[in-house]
Amino acid sequence: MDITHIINSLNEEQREAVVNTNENLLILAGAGSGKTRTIVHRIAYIVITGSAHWNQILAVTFTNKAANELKSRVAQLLPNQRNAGLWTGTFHSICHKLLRIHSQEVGLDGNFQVIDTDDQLRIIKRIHKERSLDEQSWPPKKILGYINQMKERSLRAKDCYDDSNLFLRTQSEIYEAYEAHCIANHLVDFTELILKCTEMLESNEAIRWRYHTQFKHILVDEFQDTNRLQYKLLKLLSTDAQRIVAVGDDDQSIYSWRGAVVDHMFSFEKDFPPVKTIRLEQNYRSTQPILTAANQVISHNSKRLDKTLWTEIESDEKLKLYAAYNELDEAQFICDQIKSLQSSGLKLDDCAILYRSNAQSRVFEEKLGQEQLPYRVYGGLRFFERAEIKDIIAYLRLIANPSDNYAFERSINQPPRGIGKMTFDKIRQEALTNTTPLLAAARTTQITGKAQAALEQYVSLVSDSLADFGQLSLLVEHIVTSTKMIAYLSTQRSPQTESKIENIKELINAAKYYDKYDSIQEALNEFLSHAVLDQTHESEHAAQQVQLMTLHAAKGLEFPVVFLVGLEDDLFPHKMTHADDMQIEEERRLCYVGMTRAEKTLFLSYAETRRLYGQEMYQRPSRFIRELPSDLIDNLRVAKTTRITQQKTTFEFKLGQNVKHEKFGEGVVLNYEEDGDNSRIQVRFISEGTKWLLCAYANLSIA
DNA sequence: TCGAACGTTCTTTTT
DNA sequence: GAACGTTCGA
Repeated sequence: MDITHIINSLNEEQREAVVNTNENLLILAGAGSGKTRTIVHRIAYIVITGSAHWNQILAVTFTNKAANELKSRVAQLLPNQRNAGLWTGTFHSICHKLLRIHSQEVGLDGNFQVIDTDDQLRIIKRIHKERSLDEQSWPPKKILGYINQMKERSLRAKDCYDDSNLFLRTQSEIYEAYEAHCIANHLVDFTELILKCTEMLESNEAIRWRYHTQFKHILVDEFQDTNRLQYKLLKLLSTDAQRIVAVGDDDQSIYSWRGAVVDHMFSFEKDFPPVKTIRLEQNYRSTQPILTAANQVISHNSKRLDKTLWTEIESDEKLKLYAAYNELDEAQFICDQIKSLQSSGLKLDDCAILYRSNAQSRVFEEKLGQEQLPYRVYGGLRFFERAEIKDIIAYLRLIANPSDNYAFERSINQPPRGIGKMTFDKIRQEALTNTTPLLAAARTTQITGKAQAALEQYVSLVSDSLADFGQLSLLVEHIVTSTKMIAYLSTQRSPQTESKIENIKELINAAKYYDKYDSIQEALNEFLSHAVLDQTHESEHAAQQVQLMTLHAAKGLEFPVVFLVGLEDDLFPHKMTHADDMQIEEERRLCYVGMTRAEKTLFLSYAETRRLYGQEMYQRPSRFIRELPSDLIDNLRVAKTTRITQQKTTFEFKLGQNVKHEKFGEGVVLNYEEDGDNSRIQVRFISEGTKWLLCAYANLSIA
């Protein structure tokens, strides 16, 4: 047995993390310290030394994409092994797998379907309608947040009933109704997948024992982003006989808004003894200046585990900071830089543009398009979240699970086939009196006139026997043709029509990957859960494309050249986070994540003015810019200052400058008009509103 | 029953 | 500015 190729290329700490199977390990892995590599090598080491078989290893990753990468890298390392048995995936997909296996034991319908946040909201809005609750007083999104939070704390509706006031009582009653809806429609939301699994393992000793004996090794990546329910699941799955490895970096914890609890990195030692802590502090990715700057920024955070990243990669290339006039100038600047880098031999896919929020991608997409630079946007409205795709998915969901009233509601008149509110209300009444699902009610409801034929056709379409098709892609194609979906879209003369049709063709294509299943029922269920759980839908991507994504989506990736854009207060850090120090620290970690994606070159940019919510806004540079070490920064353009002569003094300002006026108090400079002695300056005062002032008499001073 | 036109509200990140 | 919901006329 030759293990040299598995351990030779590792540094001392990495090697210990790979070969130590005597203790549980907490690996504090800094950015670019070879974290994934260590996990991959450890799995290979476990298998090749005979410590466990593939199916006795459980490796939890943060995204499904990471899981796929893990698998293929292990395969590269051990080319002659079949690693199909390896359990990898997100907490959600692993729990989904467990629930499919044990659906009977947990009382779930075998064809239960997974729903996303959007579907959850629909259910809550439906409940609002049933109870005539207005969405102002009980905002669906808030209620949804409450329900998810309760579930993450393992609290069922019955544990939450609270009638201390009207709001709390209504909220807990909606939770109860929501639970009932999910059960009746055989629907399972994201958190429910995990909650159900923890309940199953808690209450069913036989199942618990089965997995305790099966899994000899558990590895958890991105451990800093586990929430309390996921942590509980880990505790339930683990025993003294196993080895569990948690890998994480507290400085890269950027999901607390989703319930992630960094403190799990502190409690791990207590809950999973005996624990050996290993620090991976050598960074193999970034140059010294980039790393020093990133370290400097993150050092402004108060609550950190002690860890110092270092690198051997010397460079005299400083970080570059660009102050753009506005968001268009920012995009133009980046295009120019990319072009010049390209002409010196850089590949487009080595460049990444990273931004705080998805909406920011638009300007870059437009500019890159104009400049004929190919690009690819990751995330955003993801493939399976697009309306036209969800419409077809609704048909599929209803076929898989005839109890799904939400799928029925979405598909019955999409595309419009003459079944309106009247008909739908009749069906719902019928369903209510007979306590059957809507689809069953649609078969028995008496309908007359035009709607009758349309309804019959619809019902027969979604009642078609699955077996008739044999292959999933044929079924999808059948739905598309018999609903005349494409013809309908073509009549809509919206600019997105073409891409919608493309998407539908792509969906049929995606279904083809499931044609190999023996049973179409199984293929359908797998396809549908893939559509919800695994948003990494890789449409074939040409290599040479600039990469665009949010900072969150960039976690775990690296690029030779990174553009970190929109570094403006209110945008990044986002204005929703300003009031709360903890949240500002999370924004700072996000900034740290962004900076440490860069290998060689890091551009930072901000715009002095920006169109936001349809309005021109004057922006202040982000506080993170002030936290950078100035000796490592090249200023490519300093904000343009203008000098005006007032009665007594000369006054120098830039747009967005905070100023003070003797009478009107403090304000901010919005605009300036050059016109000799009549030059004017526009200022928005805090208490007096916006005013134009003659420069000569303005008598402003810097606030 | 349908779609155009209007008004309203909300704008963070994702499994 | 966009996405959503509502209203109104055909």
